[in-house]
Amino acid sequence: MAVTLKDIAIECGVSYSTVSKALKDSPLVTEATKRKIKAKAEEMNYIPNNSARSLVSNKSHTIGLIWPAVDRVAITTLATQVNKALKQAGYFMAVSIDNPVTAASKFLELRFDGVIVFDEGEYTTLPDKITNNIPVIAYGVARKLPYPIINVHHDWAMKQAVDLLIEKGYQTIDYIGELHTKDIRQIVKKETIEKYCKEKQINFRLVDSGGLTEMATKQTIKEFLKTETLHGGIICGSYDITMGVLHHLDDLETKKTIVAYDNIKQFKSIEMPIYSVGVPAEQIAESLVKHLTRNIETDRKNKREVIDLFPTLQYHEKK
Amino acid sequence: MAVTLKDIAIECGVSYSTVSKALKDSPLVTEATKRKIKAKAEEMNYIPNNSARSLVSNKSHTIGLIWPAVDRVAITTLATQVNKALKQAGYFMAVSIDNPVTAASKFLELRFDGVIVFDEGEYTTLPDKITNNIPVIAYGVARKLPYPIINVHHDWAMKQAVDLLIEKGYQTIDYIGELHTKDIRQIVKKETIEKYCKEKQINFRLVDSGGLTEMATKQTIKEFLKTETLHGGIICGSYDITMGVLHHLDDLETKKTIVAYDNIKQFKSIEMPIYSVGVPAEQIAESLVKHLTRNIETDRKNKREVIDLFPTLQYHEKK
DNA sequence: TTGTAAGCGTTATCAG
DNA sequence: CTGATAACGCTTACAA
Repeated sequence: MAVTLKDIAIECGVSYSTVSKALKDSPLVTEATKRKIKAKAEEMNYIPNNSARSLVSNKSHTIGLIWPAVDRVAITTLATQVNKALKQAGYFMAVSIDNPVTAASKFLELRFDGVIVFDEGEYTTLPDKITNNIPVIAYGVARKLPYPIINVHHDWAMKQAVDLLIEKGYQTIDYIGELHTKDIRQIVKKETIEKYCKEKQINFRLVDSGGLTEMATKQTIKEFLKTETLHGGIICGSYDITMGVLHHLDDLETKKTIVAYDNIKQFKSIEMPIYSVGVPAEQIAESLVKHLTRNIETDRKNKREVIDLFPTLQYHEKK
Repeated sequence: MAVTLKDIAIECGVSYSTVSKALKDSPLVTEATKRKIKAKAEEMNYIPNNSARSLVSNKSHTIGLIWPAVDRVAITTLATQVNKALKQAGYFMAVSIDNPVTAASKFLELRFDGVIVFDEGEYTTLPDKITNNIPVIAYGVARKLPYPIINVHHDWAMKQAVDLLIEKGYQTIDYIGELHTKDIRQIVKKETIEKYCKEKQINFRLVDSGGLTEMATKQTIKEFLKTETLHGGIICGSYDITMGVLHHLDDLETKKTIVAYDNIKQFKSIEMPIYSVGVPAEQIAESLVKHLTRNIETDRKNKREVIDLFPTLQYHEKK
């Protein structure tokens, strides 16, 4: 079996509690013994047993990320950033693509220190049974939740988009997004467009993307274009939707203005100039990690709390 | 703190070992006591402590998946299938998108039962230090590795693709794939096309996709098409590459035959008829899980072993 | 059928 | 500075 503290202790002729201290660089051990012990540990390929550690210290230095919809590019970027931010904060990130309750339960059993959920509405809500026992933070749109959520102001984003298009002189705005869904983020975007355009007294049209993925959009928009035509001012509900729409717009490049929701670096590699409005993934990641680790380290109980993040508009030149 | 076996024992007026047994449905406990204990455990929201369990049993019933390149659709599908297969086999899957050695080391510390690596060549090779201590299985292309690898015969796939196009009467074959790479899978595909086409005395051309993602392909092929034109028989190196190529082929649908590598259900939703050649994700997943769990459960040492999987050709009608 | 007790690999407290 | 030792929550002989 694996090498334990005891094995090292025997090899070094010291007690295993000394080994424990030495490996943690405790000031209670001479430099000389420390060196000897560390060398031996390295040589014997000692791997600490997290189960034993966590049993006594109640810490695993591991955070679980719940990410059921693993196939959207924008979220991929966010996950990568969260991994990076957690690492910097001294935590390891373990992802589950299983259903949220299963994943969270297992994270609890594994005695992870905290949980991050990519919230998508009801489906991803964690029960009290779980959230009473482990610090949780969600990323999504503000809704009634007994744990904190990072709230990206999709409404704010949409308003900025509309304002920009008005300023550019467009008479009608086409919003392309997922229209038939229970995902609050999508609902907020759609409804904001509706309300705000009415308020600003500008014509608008809601065009269904048929889903959130590039492929769904590509197909749905293809059908749409058989009988209709897109106006010049276009707002796309997400990066993936934008990609699906762009599929059909190659030759129209300069005639239209596209404002896309999301804020990820991939926009920079798009073959036409484009505006995007969103909160940069790094910033979301940082915020998630900051709040979660604070709650862990001060072992604060989960409670309803909304952390607001405001999208900004960016222009990406033609590549 | 969390509820423990002891807490339940006290509430029920029994010893905690009885509780332990009852919750595992041991035949050594009366049905009546079992019922009482189980009800109490439920009521008190007992969550077993995996650290304690794993400390004594040396089992965590958790498998780590190492998946550094989280952004390719074909792999997403495989990951989902692996999760499903592991679940069925009684294991929980925890994913790391961190670098392979970091991820594997942490999996070891967490005393996971095994590790699956999506192998991509040197970068994803795990050192002996790790593989000597935990069952590992890789998914990729056969190469010298001290642990088992599921080997998908990319060469076989390419040969079938070429045969099909020859049979269909094409005089020249265009292979579109990542040409400049160290990823063995891509190299094998490219080189097989080269050799096999020469052998069959048919003209061929290697067209660079500029990467493995849809976006890279889309852009590179756009440039390509400014000066060149694609022949009628096309082989694409992957699903994502296919999507990037299709971007430019909308109106040519019926005139060309495309054979794409990979075998995932997404091909079914493509807007033109297409052939795909590959091993279905379910089958790869099943094979990975079968071999890994066998090695875990018989605690067999890792050793060089290549498990061959042969791609099959499939036709997907126009959607 | 139930209870007792040893032990899994650590950390942390307290004596030496 | 170093070494015993209790404790973490659980499983599993073995004893009652």
